[in-house]
Amino acid sequence: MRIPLTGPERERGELLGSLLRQARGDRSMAEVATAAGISAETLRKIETGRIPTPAFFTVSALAEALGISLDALAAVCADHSARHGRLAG
Amino acid sequence: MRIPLTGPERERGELLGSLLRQARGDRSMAEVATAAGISAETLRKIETGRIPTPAFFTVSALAEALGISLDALAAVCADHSARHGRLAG
DNA sequence: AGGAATACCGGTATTGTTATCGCGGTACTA
DNA sequence: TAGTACCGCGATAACAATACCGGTATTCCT
Repeated sequence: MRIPLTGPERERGELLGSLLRQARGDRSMAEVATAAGISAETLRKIETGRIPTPAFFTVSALAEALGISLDALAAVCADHSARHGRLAG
Repeated sequence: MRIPLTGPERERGELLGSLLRQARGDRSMAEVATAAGISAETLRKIETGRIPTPAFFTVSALAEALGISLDALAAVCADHSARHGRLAG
């Protein structure tokens, strides 16, 4: 009943992951994951794009732990989506 | 392997839904849902809190369609979480 | 050199949840 | 009667988040 994710949607997930990865800098995965209240394995999956559409509150907690803006994050991903044929996302 | 959502987590989802509902104002569910690229049924479930932890890109598309800030949205929900015993979320 | 600790990666497995569609019901309006 | 808008419940494939396993590379200590 649910449409599987398309290629661009998975690419968008990889982009989101790379942005979070970049924001983490030199900090360890375990440190950031603990600060965000999630497991290190989940953080790794998100950063590598293996979780293409993570939950809102998960990304929110990560953004707060990393000190970055959710709007800026979404803007970059929306721009990517716009360049690949989606209206919003 | 996955822990079911707690009471406060579901309350946080209801809060998020009420904020989106408030931002929609007089516009119809169908109109906003179409603008965000999701189905009206999904929007209704999110607004009523029956989807306590929606996907990041779903909320992102809704925030853009409604003209509201994701950071402001997350801040209100994080404040709620803080008042009910969670570190972040 | 040998051993231990940290940090990241890839894959697999599992349970809970999302997002969708469908049906019927209510209220308001023309 | 017809149309619009919202609601509640049921059903289902796809996905999220977690845990566990082994593997690789680096660092540190003996």
